[in-house]
Amino acid sequence: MARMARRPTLHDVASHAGVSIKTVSRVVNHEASVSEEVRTRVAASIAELHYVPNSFARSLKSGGGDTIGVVMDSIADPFFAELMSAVEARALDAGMTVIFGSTGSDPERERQQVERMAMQRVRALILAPVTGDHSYLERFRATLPIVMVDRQVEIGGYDIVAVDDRGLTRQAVDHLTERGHRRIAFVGNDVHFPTTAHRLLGYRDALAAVDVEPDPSWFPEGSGDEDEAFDVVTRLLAAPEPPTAVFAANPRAAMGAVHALHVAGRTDVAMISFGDFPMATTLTPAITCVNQDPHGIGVAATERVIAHLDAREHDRPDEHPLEIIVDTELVARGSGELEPA
Amino acid sequence: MARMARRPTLHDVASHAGVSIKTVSRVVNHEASVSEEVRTRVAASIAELHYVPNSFARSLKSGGGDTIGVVMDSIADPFFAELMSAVEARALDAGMTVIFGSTGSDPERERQQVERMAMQRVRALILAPVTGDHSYLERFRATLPIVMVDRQVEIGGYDIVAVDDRGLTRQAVDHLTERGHRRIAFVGNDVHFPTTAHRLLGYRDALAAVDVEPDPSWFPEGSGDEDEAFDVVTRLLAAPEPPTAVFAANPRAAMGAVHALHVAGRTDVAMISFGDFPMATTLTPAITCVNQDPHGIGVAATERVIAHLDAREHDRPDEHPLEIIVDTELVARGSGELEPA
DNA sequence: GGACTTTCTGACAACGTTGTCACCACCTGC
DNA sequence: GCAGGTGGTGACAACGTTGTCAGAAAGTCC
Repeated sequence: MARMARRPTLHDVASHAGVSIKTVSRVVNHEASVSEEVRTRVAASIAELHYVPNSFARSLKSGGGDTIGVVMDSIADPFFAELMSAVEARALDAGMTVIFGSTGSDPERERQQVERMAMQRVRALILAPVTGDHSYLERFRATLPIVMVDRQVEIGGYDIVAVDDRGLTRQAVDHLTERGHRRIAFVGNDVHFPTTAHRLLGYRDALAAVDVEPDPSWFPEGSGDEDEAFDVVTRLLAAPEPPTAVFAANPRAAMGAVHALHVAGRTDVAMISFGDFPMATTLTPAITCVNQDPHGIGVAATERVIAHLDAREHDRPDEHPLEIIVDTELVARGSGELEPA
Repeated sequence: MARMARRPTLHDVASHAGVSIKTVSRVVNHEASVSEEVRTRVAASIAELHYVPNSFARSLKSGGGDTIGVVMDSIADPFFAELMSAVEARALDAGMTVIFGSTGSDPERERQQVERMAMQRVRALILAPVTGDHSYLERFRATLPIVMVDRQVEIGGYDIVAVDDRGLTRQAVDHLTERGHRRIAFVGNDVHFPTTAHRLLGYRDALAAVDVEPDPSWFPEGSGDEDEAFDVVTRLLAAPEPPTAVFAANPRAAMGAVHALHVAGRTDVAMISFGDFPMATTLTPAITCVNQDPHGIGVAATERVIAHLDAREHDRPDEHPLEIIVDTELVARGSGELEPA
C-alpha cells in the first residue's frame, strides 16, 4: 500500500469538475436547482476523487451533531450491552447516532468521559453514574439534557430511568421468607453504586418483616463482581450455620454465586438474582430472577432524551425532570422456590 | 429547567475576561507564556461561563480526530461486547477514542456505518464484515487503514485478525470422532457470515477423515441464532437416528443448543461450542469449547491499527496487509468428552 | 422593447478553533 | 545610548462546510 493521501475536499472536487464549491455542495446534499448536466459531471468527479464529506466541518457550521452520548460502567457487562443496544436502535430510528464511553466504575474516568462527550457536542447524555461527587455535572446542565439510568445520583433534579431497587428487592426476599428461609445471604454488596445500598435496604426491610436481624457476615462489602461473589458464597457455605438462600444484588454476582453453589454441589440452596443473565433458564434448577429489563430502560431513556430535544427544538420550555420507574417483575423459575432443608 | 442556552465560545470567554481569544486558547491548552495574573483571570471566566471546547472546531483545524471506528454485528453479542471492550481499553492507552456502529448483519447497514465513520474522519476502521459485496471499501482504502476482525472478506488485501476457523473446527470435531461419535450435528449454520462456511468445511474434513458422509439434515441452513439452534436441536433429537454429539458453530447457537439438550433431558449428548459463553463452566456437564478469545482478537486488531497509524505518522511506507491468526485452544470441560450411548 | 419572473450558478461570510507572525514592553550587556 | 534578546499578547488566516445574497442567462408577458 502507498502512503495515505490527503482527503479531497469540496475545493478539489470543484476544480476537478470546473464548478464552484457551492455547486458541489448542492450536488452532495441533493439540493434541487442544479442542471442535470452539471449534476452528472460533478457526481463523476466525486466518484473519481473518492470524495467523502467532512462531518466535522458540517457539524461546526450547523452548530452541533446528531449524537447522543452514553456513559456506563463497561460495555462488556451484558446488562449495559443490551441497554446500549436498545438505545442505539431507538436513536437510529430518530435519525441520531450514539457514542459511548466506559467508566470502569471509576468516578474520575466518568468525569473524563462526560467531559469528552461535552466537547464532542453531544445533543444529550445518558449516564449510569458511579458513586461519587456529581457536582461537576452542574456545568453541563444548562446546555445538555442529562438522563440517568439504572442509578440515582446524590444531587436531585435529574431525569432518572430505573427500577424500584428497594421495593423489588423487598419483594424478592419476601419470596424467600415466605418459603421459610431465615438465613439469607446478600452477595454483590458493591460499594461503588448507590443502587446496591437501596437493594440492601430492601433486603433489610424483608428480613425485619419476619423479625430477623441479619448477621453482618451475610452481606460482606466488596467489589460486587463475579469472582468475589464466588468466594463469598463458598465461604458462607462452609460456615457453621450456612445460609439456606442467596440473594444476588446484580447479575455478575449472581453468576459467581450460582457457580459456587454448583461447584459445592449445593443446588438445594435457594437463589434469586437481581437481573437476568444468560443461561439462567438452562441451569438446574433454573434461576429465579428479578427481570431488570435493560432493553426497557434503554428505550425509556432514549424516549426521554428525544422528548427533551423536541422541547428544545420547538422552543418549548424544557421538560421537568422525571423519575421513570420501569415496570419489572419477579420471574419464578425454580431456584427461588426451593424450601430450606 | 430553563431553555437550553447557546454554548459559550472562546470569543465569549475572551470578552468576559478582557483578553484576546488567542490568550484564552492558550490557557485552555495549558500553553506556557501566559502571565499568572491573566491565567487566573481567564480561568475564572472559563469556570463562570461553563466554557467547554468544541472538538468539531479543533478536529477541523487539526485535520482529523483521534478516533478509531469499530463496526460489527451487534454490541449485545457477548463476543463483540468483549472484543469492543478490549479495543476501547487498548485505544484509551494510546490516547485515542473509539466509536462503534452495529450492522445487524445487514450488508446495506454495514455500508452506511462505514460511510458514517468515514465522514467522522476516523483514523482507522476495525470491521467485522457481513457477507456481501465489499467493493465499496475500495473508495476508503487509500485514506483509511482497515482491519478486518473475525471474518475474511471476499476481496483480499486487507489486514485480518481472526482464528483458524476451519482448522479449529476440524480439531473440535476430531475430538468428538475420537470418542466414537459418528452422527454429529452442526448447528448455527448461518448464511450471513463467511466464517460459518469455513467452519462447515472443517466439520466436513473431520467427518471425511472417519469416512462419514454427513446427512444434510445435520447442518440445516438458517439464521444461526439462539432460538433457531434450539429448534434445530429439538427437532434432531426427535429424529429416528438422533445425533450423539452436537457442534455449535457460534456461542449464540451453542446457548440455544445447550438449552434444548437440557429441556429434552438429553445432557448425555456430547456438545462442543465454537466460542465460549457465560455460565458454560457452571452447567452440568460443563461445556467444552473452542475459546475464541475476543479479548485477544480485539487487542491484536488495535495493535495492528496503531502500527498503521505509526507508519503513517512517521512517513514510512504503509504496512503490508497481514493475516493474523490468534492462537486459541480447545477447552475440555466435560460435555465434549462424553461418549456415545 | 422593456419589465418581470425563473432557473441556475458563484462569491463571500461565518461556524470555533489553532498556527503563524508581528508587536510591544521590558530587560541585558556593551 | 543602542543592539539584541525575551516574555507576554493580539491580529489574522486557515481548516471544510453551508447559508445568504447577488448576478447571469433565458424565458414570459404586455
